[in-house]
Amino acid sequence: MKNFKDSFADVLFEALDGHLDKQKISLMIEKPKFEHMGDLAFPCFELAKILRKSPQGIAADLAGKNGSPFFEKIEAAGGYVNAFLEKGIVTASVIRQVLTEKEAYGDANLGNGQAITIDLSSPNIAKPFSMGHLRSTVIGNALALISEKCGYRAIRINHLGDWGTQFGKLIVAYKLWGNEEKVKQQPIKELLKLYVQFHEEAEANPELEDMGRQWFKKLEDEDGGALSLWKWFREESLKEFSKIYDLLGIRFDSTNGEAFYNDKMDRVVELLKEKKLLIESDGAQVVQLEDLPPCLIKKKDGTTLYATRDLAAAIYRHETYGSVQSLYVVGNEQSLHFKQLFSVLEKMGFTCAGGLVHIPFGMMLKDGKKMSTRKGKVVLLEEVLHEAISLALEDILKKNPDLPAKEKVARQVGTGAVIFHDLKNFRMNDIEFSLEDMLRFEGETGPYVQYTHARAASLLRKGKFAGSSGDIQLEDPEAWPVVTALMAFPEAVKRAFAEYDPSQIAKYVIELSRAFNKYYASVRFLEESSQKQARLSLAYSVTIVLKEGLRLLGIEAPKEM
RNA sequence: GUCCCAGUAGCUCAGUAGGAUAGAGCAACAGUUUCCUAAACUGUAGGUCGGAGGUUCGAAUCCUUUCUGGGACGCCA
Repeated sequence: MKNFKDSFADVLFEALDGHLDKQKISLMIEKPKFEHMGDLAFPCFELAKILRKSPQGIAADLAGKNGSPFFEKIEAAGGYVNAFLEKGIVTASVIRQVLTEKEAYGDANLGNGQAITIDLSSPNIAKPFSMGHLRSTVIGNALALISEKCGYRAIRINHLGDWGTQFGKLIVAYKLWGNEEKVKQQPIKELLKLYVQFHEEAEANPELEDMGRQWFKKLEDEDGGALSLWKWFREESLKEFSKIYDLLGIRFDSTNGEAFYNDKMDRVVELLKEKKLLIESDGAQVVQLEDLPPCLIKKKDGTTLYATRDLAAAIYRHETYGSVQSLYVVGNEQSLHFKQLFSVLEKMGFTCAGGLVHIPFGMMLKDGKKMSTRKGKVVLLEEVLHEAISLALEDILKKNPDLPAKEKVARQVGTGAVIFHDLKNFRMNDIEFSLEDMLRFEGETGPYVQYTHARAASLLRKGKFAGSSGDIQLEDPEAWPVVTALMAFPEAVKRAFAEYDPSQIAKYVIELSRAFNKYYASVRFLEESSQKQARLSLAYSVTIVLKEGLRLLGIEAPKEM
């Protein structure tokens, strides 16, 4: 759409005789609300003041000045100038471009190969992988893929929650009530049970909390017994997590969790002292901040906190990867923490502080409330995924029993539904957990887009589409919305990156699917006609862009389903 | 108490560098398959854009205020 928009801006610029610069004109051009109003529109209300003429009059004047071959007509309507693209030329040009560039269509070289680190997923070990972590995982993965599409080198970091007082508490619970055999059989389940029990008992016996803190102190001091238990918990947890990452098709460049920074925090503390930022407050070490509550660096027992480890991690990442941006895909409820963290880094004179971005997202709620691990109120992601996959398999057996590789496709469709459900809406919205919604395969869903892709792919197979050769002359009026949708892809990619918003891509693929399905219902692709090859070229373009769009969301596009 | 986020159709949400008649999906109702995958398509019905002020030629979109829901606020992460 971009180059045609520029052409329209050129036409208007000429006609306006320097009253507005081209950039401003380009910014003002919008997409009309209805198809009968054309493809591009320019509102003249603002000009009315400058030119001291009625908007209607200005529009009428401008409409007469069409000198571009890309426009069929340019007409005045109310205070608007509406431009209609020359459908034949534009259609051929768009299809040609998609078929030439293939999956590179929509690439934007904004990053020049520079690195962006992305902190995503980051589940806590010894706890189940909950629906809440799903959000960070799929949003972060999509942002990584979108960054790469925009020319950056994405570094996916799974900043495991494997350190902190909670593990002292867990060790206490294990020593008091744990059973080695049981933990070996069902590690996460047993450890969670112990963790929940700890918090229940601690309500009556607050001294348990102190014991927990003491054991964490031992961990930080690398006490052998504490450390070996911790290692065991960590290993078992990672095994569980990797099942989920395999299902989702996600890989990380680093799984260095918080513990990794245990020996890198002294340096940070020294640096803070050097800069005279560290002060004592009620026995703890803190950094005072303007307009924000102080940031706690060390507790009175000398152990570190989340913030301390994040400071060390931010510096380490910048030094190790030379990243120009550092994204933290972490829930909205931690906004204050990141404001404090970035503020402390800035005070330290950390050079990359400007490139640090917290990417918050809304919570997964249960009965309108936050899910709490401490109370054992969690929904397990693995169970949801398996549910989705078996439901997809059921559908396949019903609708396409001859399909080869049923299990594989069921996995693609089931996980596609779950991922898409998470990504299709603006990230900041809280989501009330609903298995029913998550497992829906109709309407604005992942499977709907996958289905559209499979349908188009099937046409290419059955129509023996051999690739496009010669001129593309597509005359079906119903094809036009598909063509304009194809044109809009590069803009959707850029916007998704600029706003760190994968839902832009999700909305885009829905839009393209809808346009194609309407076209599909109105035309017989496989009927022999002069239009057949042109129609199949369009179907091919649609498969390319849908597949690429889904890929950016971390969703696969099977050829059949 | 302070701060952050969100309030748009019965439900879930688009639309928010102000622009033409506020759009989808689900649910409801009525249709479409001798024919390319009906996981689709077509139609009907459904709205004081939480409320009140203000800025503007023009506000769901910007400003102020208020209500509702969620969350965060020193030794958890």
